[in-house]
Amino acid sequence: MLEAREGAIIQSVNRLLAEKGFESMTVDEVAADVGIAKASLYKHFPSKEDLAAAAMVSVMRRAQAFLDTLPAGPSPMEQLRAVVRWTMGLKLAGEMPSLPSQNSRLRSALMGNKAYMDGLIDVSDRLGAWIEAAQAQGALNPKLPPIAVLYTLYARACDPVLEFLKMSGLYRDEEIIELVMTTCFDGLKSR
Amino acid sequence: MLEAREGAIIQSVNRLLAEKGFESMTVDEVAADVGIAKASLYKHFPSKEDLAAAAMVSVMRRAQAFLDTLPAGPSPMEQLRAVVRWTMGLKLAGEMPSLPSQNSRLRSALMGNKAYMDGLIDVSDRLGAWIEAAQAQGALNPKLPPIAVLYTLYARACDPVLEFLKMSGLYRDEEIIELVMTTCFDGLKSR
DNA sequence: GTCTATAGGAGGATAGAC
DNA sequence: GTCTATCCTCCTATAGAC
Repeated sequence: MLEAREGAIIQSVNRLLAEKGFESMTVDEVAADVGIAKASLYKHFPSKEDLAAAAMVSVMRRAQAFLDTLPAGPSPMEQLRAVVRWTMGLKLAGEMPSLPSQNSRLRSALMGNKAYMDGLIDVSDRLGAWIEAAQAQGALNPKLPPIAVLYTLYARACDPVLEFLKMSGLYRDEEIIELVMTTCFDGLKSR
Repeated sequence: MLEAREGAIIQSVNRLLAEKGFESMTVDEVAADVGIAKASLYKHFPSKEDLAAAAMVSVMRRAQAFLDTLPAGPSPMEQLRAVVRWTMGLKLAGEMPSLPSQNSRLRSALMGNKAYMDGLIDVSDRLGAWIEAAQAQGALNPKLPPIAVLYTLYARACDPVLEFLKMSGLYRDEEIIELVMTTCFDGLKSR
């Protein structure tokens, strides 16, 4: 019962964060969207930052669940590609919260959230292992530092190219994903 | 005299926008940074949105000036690469204002600013011509729609990978630029 | 055009009854 | 735990004197 309510809250926060961003999202909006009073919201989450952190924890759990479904096959490169596809699909579906990297209050809340940090480290470790394996196989450019590759993959979750192409109205979501998959893995140059 | 003052204002706005983003930047900060009263600021620019727009116009003019310096040589691909390098250098130097794409008041202010829109169209046209030329030469992947390439280039101006790599403290600015140049043009895959 | 002072309002957070 | 009502801080914008 309490969990269901908090789930509904997180779902609203997730959608509003994806739609308007952290600073433009107001707690009043969240309360209205959930259909409860603002004061009730604050009984569940002590601050706006904690609301955002809860949304990030939720997304991180979904990511972990998705990673679990990927077969531990012989191709780490395919696994990385699958993760990027999934991430961009989430963003295009309006379910990827977008947080400002500058806001320090928010950063503190995230850093202090054990569930979030544990999830982030777990996901990063798993991706990191695949990155190194793919480089060892020669599928991924071995000259790139693994951390640069990791950040480049994470950045697909907040890539403005996705929303710009969507706004243009020229392509379907699947086409947009394939375009950005190409620029991400193959680059802009001809092969 | 008036122009010099407004130049100083724009410079402060530019830096603060790059540092804190639009929502976190306050007009009080701008006034304090310039060293004048807030009311004086509003004599020059009628709103916070207009301040941001003026900063964007300034950056757009710098971009146009940079494009002018590029030799109209036989290699449009080299010209595109030079532009991306320049853009990332500006961002790493903390001189690239970062604006939220969701804020509609701000969008309106930008769309209604003739100087900004003219600059944007001019830059887009020039880049677009180089993109098509590079594709005709076979240097740039001809299967990518030019608009997708254009957005991918523009996105380097707000790429979080740059700041993440900078925060890691592992690389110098020039190294970061070369890494992202590689992922942008060559992709993650081995060649 | 610069200042001091303040209006006006949005939004995060809380008090206190039920 | 939910509500109504309210507090209070911060921030954009303006009034009005010089």
